[in-house]
Amino acid sequence: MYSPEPLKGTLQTILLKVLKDHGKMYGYEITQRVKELSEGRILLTEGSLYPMLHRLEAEGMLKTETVLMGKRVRKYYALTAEGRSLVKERLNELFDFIKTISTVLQVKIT
Amino acid sequence: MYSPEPLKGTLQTILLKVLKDHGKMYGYEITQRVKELSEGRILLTEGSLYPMLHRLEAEGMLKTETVLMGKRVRKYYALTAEGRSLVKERLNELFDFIKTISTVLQVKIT
DNA sequence: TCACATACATAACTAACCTATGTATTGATC
DNA sequence: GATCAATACATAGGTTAGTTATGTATGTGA
Repeated sequence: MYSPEPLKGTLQTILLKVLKDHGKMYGYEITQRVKELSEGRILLTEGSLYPMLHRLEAEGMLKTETVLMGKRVRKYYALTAEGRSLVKERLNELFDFIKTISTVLQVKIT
Repeated sequence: MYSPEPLKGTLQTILLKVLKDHGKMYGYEITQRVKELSEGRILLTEGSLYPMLHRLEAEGMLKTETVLMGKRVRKYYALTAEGRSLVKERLNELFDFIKTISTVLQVKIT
């Protein structure tokens, strides 16, 4: 993803949230959706996307389903029950962060 | 500093902004001010604070003045002209980040 | 046929930040 | 007058997130 420092650390939250909103999705589809939602400002790189998906799966937050499209493999990811509660947690954390940082920096949020 | 992931990457912005608002300050004073402003939620550690101050000084964003308080050394940091323009840049970046992430996650900011 | 988009994946590197450690002074409590 | 906490600086070493670079392979439009 692109680099304004604070964006680092939000990757997991972003993935969980788009999966929550759009149901099962495959990796490439996620990159496109995020690009669209952010109007081209957030470009997920494979090097961060796939390791994070694998990690979330290993931790039981995501479940996968592999589908063959012609000869091409597609791996769909969806939230598990645990994953659904993690989304809420991550979103709350991010919301807290935005409130705290806005206070400290006295930035007006419009 | 403490760890809700997104806070990582905001250290430089925080330092620059408190120095902009409060004029010359020394390291320990900064940790206390930030703790106060954040109501105890952001606790800067020396291990991140001092290297960042040194770095900003080396880059010409901060100038220093060492003062002896009795037998104890105090090193005051203040923004240079370059530093002042960097604050604006960093604050704009952070503001953009908050806007972008809010859109993508469809979080309502109050 | 050649380039670009789709689709997965991982190894190696970078950079930020934290933990741990070190030195030393000051002030409060026992 | 000893001991602990707070004040005040600093850096070495480790962790981890994310990037860059690379690899494999299919589908599609010029």
